[in-house]
Amino acid sequence: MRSRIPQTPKPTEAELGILNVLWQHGPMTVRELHEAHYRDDGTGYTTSLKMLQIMHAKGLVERDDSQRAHVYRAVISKESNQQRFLSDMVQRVFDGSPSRLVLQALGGQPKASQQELDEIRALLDSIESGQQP
Amino acid sequence: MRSRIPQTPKPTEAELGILNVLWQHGPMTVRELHEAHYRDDGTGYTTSLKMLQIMHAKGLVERDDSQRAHVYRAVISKESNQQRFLSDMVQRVFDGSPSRLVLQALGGQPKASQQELDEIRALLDSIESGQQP
DNA sequence: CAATATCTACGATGGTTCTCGTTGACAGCC
DNA sequence: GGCTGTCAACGAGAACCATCGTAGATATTG
Repeated sequence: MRSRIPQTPKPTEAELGILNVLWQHGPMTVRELHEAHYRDDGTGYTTSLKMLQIMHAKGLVERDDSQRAHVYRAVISKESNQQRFLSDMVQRVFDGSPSRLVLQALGGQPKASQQELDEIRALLDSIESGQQP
Repeated sequence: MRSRIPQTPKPTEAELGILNVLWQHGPMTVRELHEAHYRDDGTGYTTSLKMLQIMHAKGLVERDDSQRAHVYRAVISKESNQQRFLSDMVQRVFDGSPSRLVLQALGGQPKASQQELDEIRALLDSIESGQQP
């Protein structure tokens, strides 16, 4: 009867930028995130704060408010987010066919390196031999 | 000296839905598109029209207005649009690494069929042997 | 020709996203 | 104990997206 696990919403463009920093650095205060991410483009501190508050309201980040400067951390993992974006795009852009996405990605301009090709081949092997859970 | 070819903008969600219909059916009038795409969800005819007008202003579609009912067609190909979305996502979600996207896509839940795996393997071969232009 | 239907054009509206300014709370320091 | 600076909270507003209502032009039909 596992019907409706209310997934976290799909992050918007700006939210994704913030999540990327959180995933790389781990939990951060607003100040830290602002310095790391928004420093150069002239965006104000309160924008960083507001974004994190919005993301908190959406359930995209959790926060520890035991200190004066609250500490935020990403709720979802980078990998699960990648999966989320992938399946969305497969539906909307690739007619629901994951293999078409893969083929198109491999055929694209930034040609893959030999090592990457080997990695992909190895994964194909493990899928084919049923090792993939 | 080919510096700035002012690319067509990235289609929005609704625009993408329309493009998918245009790619499948070929050039259509507003009425035809509306019947094919918006029929069921109760969206009004003028919404279809307005969307196509917006897309025309953006350069996403061309139109033949020699008849009273203008005929619209997609400017970009489905494949180039897929490439566009892929490279955007690689940048924003996969740290600029296409192979990470491929690996994540292959490891995802909707497991690929044997035929698809073979297809992918064949493409890997052709890339490796330098046959890919 | 007159009535009706269909089309394009255009403006208005509501929702979401992103940005910022202002306010009040709270800490550290002299 | 009163400044000074940093913080969270909140609301406002600009930009974009999607939707629709209305108006005016044009074709069709009786």
